[in-house]
Amino acid sequence: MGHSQAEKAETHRRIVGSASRLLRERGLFSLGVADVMKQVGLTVGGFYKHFASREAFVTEALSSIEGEWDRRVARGRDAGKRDAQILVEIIDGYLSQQHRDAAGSGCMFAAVGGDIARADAGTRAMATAKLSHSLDTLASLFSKRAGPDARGAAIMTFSALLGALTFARLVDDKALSREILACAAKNLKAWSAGASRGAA
Amino acid sequence: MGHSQAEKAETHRRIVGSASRLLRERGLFSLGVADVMKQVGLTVGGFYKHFASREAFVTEALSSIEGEWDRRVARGRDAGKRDAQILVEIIDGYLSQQHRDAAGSGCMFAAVGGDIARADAGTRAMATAKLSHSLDTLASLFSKRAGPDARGAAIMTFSALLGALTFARLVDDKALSREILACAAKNLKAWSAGASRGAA
DNA sequence: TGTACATCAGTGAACGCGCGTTCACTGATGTAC
DNA sequence: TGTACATCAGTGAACGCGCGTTCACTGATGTAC
Repeated sequence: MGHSQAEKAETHRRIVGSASRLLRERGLFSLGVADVMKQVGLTVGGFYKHFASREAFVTEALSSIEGEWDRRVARGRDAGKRDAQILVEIIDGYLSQQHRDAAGSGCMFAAVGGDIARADAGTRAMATAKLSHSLDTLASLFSKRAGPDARGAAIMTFSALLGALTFARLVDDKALSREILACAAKNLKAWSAGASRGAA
Repeated sequence: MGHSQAEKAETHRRIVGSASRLLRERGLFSLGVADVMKQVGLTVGGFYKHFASREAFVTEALSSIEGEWDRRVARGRDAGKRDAQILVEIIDGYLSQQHRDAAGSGCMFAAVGGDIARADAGTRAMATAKLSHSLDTLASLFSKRAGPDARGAAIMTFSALLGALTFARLVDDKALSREILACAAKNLKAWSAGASRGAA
């Protein structure tokens, strides 16, 4: 088996990409190093040619996850959509059954938010920065009308999104799960329309 | 060391009580059987005189956790408080720094909600029933005015509570953590006042 | 262009360790007479 | 009331197992001449 810098970098990317899904599916503490390597067709030993430790690997894998809101906002604005409309699409996407059933490719806070609170300092710092950025993005959708309260509106919105998705995922009952997603989406959209009009 | 039915039951209660805290602090998958027994001054071997397996133990320990909302609502009404006022107190209590810093004695959904989604069928079923009950309790606080939308309001409220507390716990930055709690509480109280007036 | 050597990504067995679970044992208690 | 026996909560060592990590090894590639 040969190797070049480019090949190693490509392997590294494959490991991180695959692992970022597995971590979101199984949680931060239930995913083994051997599983990660097997998933990309490699064996355990090679792991430490890429990462100093399992902890460092977890931090890197999570930090490689890009939120999709930035792109969504940029595209929406390019397409001439109003911020309120973009927000509605974000809410509907986040509280969709697809997102609920695909934790591996979804929001990292919903998938492993609880685990991050118990993770090492590096991981928590990285997650804090990512959360701040997500809140800024969300706040920008409120800023035109809600003004100085845009940040509060962003916090409220993301909290409700995360909580509803968490409940929808943990519940054993498909009907209840759908009800949670639908009720939260409906109330959140109504609220955010009010908030962006300055009613809050 | 002697034993009677009463003594065994008392020991059982001590194990379950202590474990319910440890599970909420460390998560469902990072707490060892030996830790649980050590915490109440016993040794590993005795564990299986009380539980058929670790899984069964987790289900029982979580199911022993009583939500505090029922008592809070009952006491509030006895004291002549209005439902809207009781709701405000629930929100402030849930989003307090004390609750954030005491996961072991707080809401099980905030502490291990993500883990429950990955737990065995028995645990998920138990958690689903507990969540339904909590939503009913919360909905009763909206029912006087929001009428048929009381359940939706309860879902929205609990989602925002859970999400905000999850964010406040994972974040690495004390100021941001306080901001999340304060903003979520403020917006949620304003919203629920509107919702219970029928505005939503 | 061709040859000899160094590099190092990836291999797979081995390491110590802690886990969930089992089991022969103990001794204080409850019960039978 | 007193004695002999059965019960069984709790003990602590042992079990197999999978974990994170290490390491001597491999062989295809990059490099020097």
